[in-house]
Amino acid sequence: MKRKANTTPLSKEIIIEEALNLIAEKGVDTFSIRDVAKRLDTYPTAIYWYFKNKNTLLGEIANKVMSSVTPNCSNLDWHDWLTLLFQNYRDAVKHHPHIADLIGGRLLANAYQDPRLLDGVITALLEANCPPSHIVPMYNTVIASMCGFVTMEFGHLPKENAGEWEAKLREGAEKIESCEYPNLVRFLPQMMNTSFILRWQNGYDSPMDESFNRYVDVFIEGLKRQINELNKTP
Amino acid sequence: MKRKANTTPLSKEIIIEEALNLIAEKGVDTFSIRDVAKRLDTYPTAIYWYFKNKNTLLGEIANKVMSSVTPNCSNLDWHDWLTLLFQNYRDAVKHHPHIADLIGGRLLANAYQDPRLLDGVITALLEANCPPSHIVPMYNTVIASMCGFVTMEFGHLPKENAGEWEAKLREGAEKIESCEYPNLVRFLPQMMNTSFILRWQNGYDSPMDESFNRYVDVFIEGLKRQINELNKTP
DNA sequence: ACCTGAACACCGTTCAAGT
DNA sequence: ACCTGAACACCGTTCAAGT
Repeated sequence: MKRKANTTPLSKEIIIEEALNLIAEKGVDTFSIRDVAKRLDTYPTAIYWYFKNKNTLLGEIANKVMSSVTPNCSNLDWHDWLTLLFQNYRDAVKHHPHIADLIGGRLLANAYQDPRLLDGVITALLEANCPPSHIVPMYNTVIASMCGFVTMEFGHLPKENAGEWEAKLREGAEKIESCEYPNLVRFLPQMMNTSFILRWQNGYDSPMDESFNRYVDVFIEGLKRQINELNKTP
Repeated sequence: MKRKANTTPLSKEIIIEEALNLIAEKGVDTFSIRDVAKRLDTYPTAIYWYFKNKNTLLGEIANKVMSSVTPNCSNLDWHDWLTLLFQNYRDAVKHHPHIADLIGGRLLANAYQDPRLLDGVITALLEANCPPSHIVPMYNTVIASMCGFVTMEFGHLPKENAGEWEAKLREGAEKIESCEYPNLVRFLPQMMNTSFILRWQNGYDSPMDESFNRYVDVFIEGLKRQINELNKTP
């Protein structure tokens, strides 16, 4: 991974690649320009010749990760295309550890470089028979849904000793009175480490495949139904 | 807002309140323990008597914001309860500028203090006739959907001069060829600043009410349908 | 054009010391 | 118990200078 001194010149691509490595190793919180420079055997300030500041570097990293997301097969049904889009997005985040925090918040600002995503979503909605007057809110619904689950599944969990966090959650679970919250107590055992708010591992260590599939189904079904409704009452 | 020196003692509550003020003013990126100490006329290290580090402070801030989210009226239909939950969540984020980045990623780790949210969601799902064997994935679907749209709507946009960003987006929009992306070009005008990826203002400056309502409808409809399906094929 | 090198104004956090 | 104060090991970023 390490650039041989005085052989390869720097480039945006090399910097981004090394930045992704560092984020994967240590997380986005502790990621620093100085570290990426160190790894590339150069000076922190050299990075500034390629990126005007840390934020734009992070933005281009997000773009890089997003580059594989939009499906380019056009022989798909609209709902298969959307399902594949959602899965591609999840895979992209999954294959770049600790990247989730960045994407959910910054995609909206930086993925514009690729019109294929926007055009693909709109085309899918039109094929689904969405009335043109409702394309914009529906488009927003799709983008938000694409990011929502994945941002949480792979999002930041406290990285202090995982065992400590597990203990804290289990202890909290014990304290819940079954007379006060009978429904919660009934499902608590099977929710431990499999449900949001009750997990001590995130999606990288303990994937939520079944939940994600359910989520996608709910979304696609809701989209169909809602478009049906919209066509009934113009 | 400023604590009078040597009159009020410090407390968790006071620190959290001032931290929320600072985040609202300057954003979560530049929020620092040293700044909140300065505002409270005390030393940075005094904060560490109340919070073991910056991350736990941020966690408790997130908890504070979440404290108003779970509806406590129990005379609601399950879908009205869920709709209200979604709206409460959006309102909470909306009323605490720049807090969105924090919540989406950290709620999952810190909201556990309040079993009412978990119990409420499970109870709503049971009332909706969700089969017990599918409660966990459905619960995850609900939580992810609650956070998804709002995290993006109020999420971080580049804070460099907004005008500059607008210009950049408009320029990019001009370049899109209508022969290559006819559907996108058709809707582009109405999408500018109203759609994810094509906005230069976030939800605080330009709310996405219509899209959010559509999103909630899609989700609730999808939930109904999916539960129907699950009950057909056990 | 591309990188070096020093410098500035910040950080979070630890630790010892005060009251 | 609660706060002061100094110190440490970091940051991002600017600017002038080198090649």
